[in-house]
Amino acid sequence: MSQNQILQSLIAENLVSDPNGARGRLLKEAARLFREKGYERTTVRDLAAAVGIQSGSLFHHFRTKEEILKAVMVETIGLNTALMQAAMEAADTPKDKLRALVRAELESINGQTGEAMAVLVFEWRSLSADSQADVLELRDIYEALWLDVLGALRDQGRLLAEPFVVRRMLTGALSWTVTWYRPERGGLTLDGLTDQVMAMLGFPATS
Amino acid sequence: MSQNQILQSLIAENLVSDPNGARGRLLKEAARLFREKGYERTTVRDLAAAVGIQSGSLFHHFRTKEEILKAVMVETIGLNTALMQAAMEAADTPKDKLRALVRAELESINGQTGEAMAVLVFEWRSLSADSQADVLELRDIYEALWLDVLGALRDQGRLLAEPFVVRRMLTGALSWTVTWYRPERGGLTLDGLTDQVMAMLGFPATS
DNA sequence: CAATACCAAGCAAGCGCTTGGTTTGTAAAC
DNA sequence: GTTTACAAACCAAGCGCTTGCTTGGTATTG
Repeated sequence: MSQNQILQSLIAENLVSDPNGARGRLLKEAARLFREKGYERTTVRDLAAAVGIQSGSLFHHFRTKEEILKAVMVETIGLNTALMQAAMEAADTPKDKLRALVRAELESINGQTGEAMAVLVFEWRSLSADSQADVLELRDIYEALWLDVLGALRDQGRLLAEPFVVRRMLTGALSWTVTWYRPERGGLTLDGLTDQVMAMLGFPATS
Repeated sequence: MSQNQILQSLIAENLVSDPNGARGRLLKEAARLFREKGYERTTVRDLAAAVGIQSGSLFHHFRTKEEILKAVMVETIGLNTALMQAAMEAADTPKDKLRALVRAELESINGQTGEAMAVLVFEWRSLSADSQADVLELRDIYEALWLDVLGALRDQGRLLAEPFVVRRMLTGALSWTVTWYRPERGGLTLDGLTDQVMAMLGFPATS
């Protein structure tokens, strides 16, 4: 399944809003603004202006501003869990699976859903405690994917550190790329960056 | 020189405010609040209450709220650059120097200056563009420390990835520990965590 | 002819910051 | 050793503005 096919099926299941619909367009703009200025600095007037409506009209679609932030996060996690699963199924060995996961996460962070991923990382504290708990539950699902693969590599003796520590280090390292990695201005492609991450972990590039 | 001696000499040079003085106490509380609630969610009334003065009185010490954030960052970078330099000078081989840097950064992030370090990472966007440029200049000084050491390891053939990529990955990975690493509740000590990071990079624990 | 989507207007609360005046610490002058 | 001088530190009050959100009404759509 291609990335677009996955997206389509999630839309069909109503797990992700259609980006052409009113709700989907708003969430996309919200992700952009939240990333650019941060949640707190983004006003409901900013959000409304971005989709061309009055600020009060927002509250027809969402009850509170926080609900918008939460929706961005929930949909992003849903989409990415599906993408990770698909990426992993296409690979055979644990090493290849790890590479697939790293590449998929880098793609999520630096690709089309990048804005939403950055929001997920940097605006976490702006969620209420209740919402944090809800979102955390969803995150655990795809963290398990990583731990399985890293555990297998550890059993093979090809990973010297603890899987759960490595996963957390990778979470930080890969998320952080959003602050510096700029594929458009020359140098490192996404595959090149993936190779660098693998090399850092002691897995030389295959090509 | 011990960590405390370094701090004392920086205070003497007026590069860091005395934490017993009014300004130093405010900056310490500011770091705590900024980390806990984020810069935007922290009001000048919160800051004032934390040190037991009226909100208006803050502006006798700082011209704007942003100046407080900037001061936290500038002083933190200054202190940490000194700590890193000291840690590195005590080590001989590139590998030992890398370990010293990793350990020192983990200590900064998770120790006494941890709150300020977290602010440095997560509240970056809340600085004005001008202030960002000022702070960035200071950061470059200690980034150079890392690149030197990583470059030496690369030359030795003990590092497969590019130094500048590894440094950026480590920045993310080590910063991220602030969100999950809790030394107090059992398990991993700071040295243990340092070992894990080194192991992840392909350097088995020495002990 | 509902239901959905929106607008225009504005409210109450909270924000960063200013103001004019008072207290406190310090050190020289008597 | 009390008095005088003065700046630094602080308070009490509140200004002007922005914030998230509400309200009552009007288009639009199936």
